Amino acid sequence: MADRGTANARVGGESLLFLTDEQLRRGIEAMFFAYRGFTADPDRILQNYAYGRAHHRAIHFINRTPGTTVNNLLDILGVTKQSLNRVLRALVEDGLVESRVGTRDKRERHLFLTEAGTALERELSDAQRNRMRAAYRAAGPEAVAGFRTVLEQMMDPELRRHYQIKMEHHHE
Amino acid sequence: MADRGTANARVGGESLLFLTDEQLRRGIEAMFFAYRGFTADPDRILQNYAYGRAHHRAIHFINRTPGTTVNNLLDILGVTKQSLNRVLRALVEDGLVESRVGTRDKRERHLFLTEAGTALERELSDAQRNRMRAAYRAAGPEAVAGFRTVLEQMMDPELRRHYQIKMEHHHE
DNA sequence: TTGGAAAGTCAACAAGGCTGACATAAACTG
DNA sequence: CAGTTTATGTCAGCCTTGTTGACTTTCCAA
Repeated sequence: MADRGTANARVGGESLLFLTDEQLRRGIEAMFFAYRGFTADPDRILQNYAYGRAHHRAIHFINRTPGTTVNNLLDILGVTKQSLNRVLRALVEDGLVESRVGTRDKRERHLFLTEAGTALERELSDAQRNRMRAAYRAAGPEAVAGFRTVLEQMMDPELRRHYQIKMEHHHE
Repeated sequence: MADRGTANARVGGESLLFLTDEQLRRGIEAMFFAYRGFTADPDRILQNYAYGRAHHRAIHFINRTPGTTVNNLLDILGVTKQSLNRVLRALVEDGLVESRVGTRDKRERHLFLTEAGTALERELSDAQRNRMRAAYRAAGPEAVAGFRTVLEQMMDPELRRHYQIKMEHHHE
């Protein structure tokens, strides 16, 4: 039978993966082109606000974990504090993010989206989710499970813990 | 039954996907963190050569399609010719890429990796393939098929054609 | 022979990374 | 309490990699 993208043969009921360089190269390019698509819609929106991907990332993770500290955000994003600070300063000045002094530890700043910040987050994530939803629908549930499994394996183990936050809060 | 990351229930044999915002958000973050892992190894290597990701991308696609023209590369990479030219100039000056005037159309430049260029390409793609291979192995063949399917759906249709080059050159 | 495509170049600029140095306030520690 | 560490912010300067705009050279094709 024809190879439909993944070299995958069953020999005596056992599934084998032929991980040829060509197969792996195609996976690499899939990541490259898909990531372009993944960021394309938000990038277009951000241009209207004179923001970039760095702002999007900050907004995303502040929205996901309201009240997160600067240090926590630094850890997730993996950039220097100078770089993040430039972004946060703009967002605070523009009234999209609020920075509150910590109550327990007054050195810390806890970050929250304002109403305007939440609105932009909505606009950005709606666009990104629409593409993701369309891809999921077209690919089907089993493909989605595989997609997530492979991506999780591709992460640095150290970064994986950020991803695994809130893994267990579903009905059963 | 427990939700194992993908909301996926079978109702009368029909598989339904519950594409909640939370599910989609997890997919989005999976892409974000996985792409970081995906580029981490090459990025480390490139530092030793004072090159960046832009050089890596050029090297990758010249290696994939030896003799490709500058225009074709521009189309694939989606950057301006000024931006690409800066990268190509460095690679040519450093003896990693050879630029040959076209025979049929002498305005065109056909790009090839030199021996040194091939060596660096090897080093970079070995690192990237190793990570991809490990992820594939850990996830299993069915996950890999799903991974590729979803990524393909996530690409801009216009970019998908670059990915689909050489889709059909396997034994059957 | 002339228009336009392909390629290259120069200049200027911006986003978003980086390092290094330094400041401040708060918390912790001996 | 004194000294140290931690969390944050800030200034200055650098690099890569993207951008736009203007211009030239080469050369194919109508």
